[in-house]
Amino acid sequence: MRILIVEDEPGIANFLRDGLEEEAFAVDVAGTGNKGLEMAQLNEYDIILLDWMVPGISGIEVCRQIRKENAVVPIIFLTAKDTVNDIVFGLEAGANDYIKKPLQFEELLARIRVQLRTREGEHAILNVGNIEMNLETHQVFNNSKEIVLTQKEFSLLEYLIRNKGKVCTRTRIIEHVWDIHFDADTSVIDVYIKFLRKKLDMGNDYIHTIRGVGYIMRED
Amino acid sequence: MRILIVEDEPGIANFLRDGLEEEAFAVDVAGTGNKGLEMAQLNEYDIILLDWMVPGISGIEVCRQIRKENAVVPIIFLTAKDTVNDIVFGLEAGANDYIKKPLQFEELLARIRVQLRTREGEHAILNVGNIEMNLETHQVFNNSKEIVLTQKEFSLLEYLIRNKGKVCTRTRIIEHVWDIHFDADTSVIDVYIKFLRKKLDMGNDYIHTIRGVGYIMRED
DNA sequence: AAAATTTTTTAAGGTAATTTTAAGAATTAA
DNA sequence: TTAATTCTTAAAATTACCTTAAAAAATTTT
Repeated sequence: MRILIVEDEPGIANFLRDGLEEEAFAVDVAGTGNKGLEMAQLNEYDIILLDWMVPGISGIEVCRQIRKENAVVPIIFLTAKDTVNDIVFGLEAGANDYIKKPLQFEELLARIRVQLRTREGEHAILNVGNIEMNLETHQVFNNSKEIVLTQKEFSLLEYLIRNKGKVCTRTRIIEHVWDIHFDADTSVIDVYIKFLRKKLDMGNDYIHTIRGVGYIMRED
Repeated sequence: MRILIVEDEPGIANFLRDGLEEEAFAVDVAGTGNKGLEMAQLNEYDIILLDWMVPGISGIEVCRQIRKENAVVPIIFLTAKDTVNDIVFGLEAGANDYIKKPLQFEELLARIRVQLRTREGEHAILNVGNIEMNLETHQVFNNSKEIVLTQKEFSLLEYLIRNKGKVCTRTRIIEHVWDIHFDADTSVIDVYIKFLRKKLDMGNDYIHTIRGVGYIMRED
């Protein structure tokens, strides 16, 4: 899952990035409103965290602009203010939720999960066939037998399962899992698909190759 | 262990916080019913202390709401009232226990231990493999041989054992054990993991490292 | 109040695991 | 058959963790 953080304070931004990367998100950080808006327009994020008091264009304005062009991406705003008025104002500008500073990471994570859930109707447990992923405990099971995956393997598997039944193009995979947004002359995806197929002992049963396009995860 | 105190009188709240922190709990305080409800909904607490007479939403209402969404978290209510009716009323609203003001800290602590015990079907003694923690006496044994741990070591071990079988991310550890909620550019977790591994002479048998994520405690 | 002790935190170099690169082999489609 | 694409493997590069020692902070003793 790909997330954009618009936040100028490096302390908070780094805290969020580290924590979210541990939770297997692909994280981008923008330090100004303008930069954040630009990144939101150019990339497809699964969720956006937006500080209300960033330099450059105000958070509210960034939110309005994003919402004008993208009706679905969930936006959570971070605010030091907490008067009812400010919150209403923020929600009216198109935000889906808000969280007050100082931030409690688990609270934020709970709110993020709520947004992703309502949008996608899923639980903290994803599965295909006999493969089960628990996003909270970071565990993967194949026929109830635990499989230890590295961070990148986990992240790739999550992306494929979340999109099961749909083709995942190489470009989308490299963007959502590796967070690379330019021409990537790399075979890293092939290698990781190989890792997953091997570790999960699934041959080509789950991850099917679509030549010239990418991969697709199928139940059967 | 993470605890939420919903209490408006600063004197009592501080008294409780200090005492519970000495017992190695990570403590959050909410001064109003609304705030308390919100925090309870967004965070995972191991136990909640709820004053019956807080400003904002009443304690009873807070309790009902929390219980509606979370069937397991133990709730102990603090009350100046002590008629049978009030107590019944409170327990019917979903509380697990009550304690009368003025508070005796030892009594409160005992009731907290009872709740944590009954909730998890365990004694005041936690264990993994041959390692045993006695929460009341603050002692740790490895194969019946006592191991002396410092406060932080004890607290970290407790968190890991209570979450055994689940991955504890670095961010979660730093929040639950150190109560730090911002970017922590620190290697203090690594060092304490090392301390525990050394003192408990367990090599990597119990505490497994999950690179890029955190640690997990396993029985075998 | 100062000194001694213990606990906690910081910092830095070494080490091991993960991630990426790269190149030849195998497969597929035209 | 040829050209393009993917698979497979191994090695290089990078990153995160481990380990150690010492500094800083907190606590206890003198």
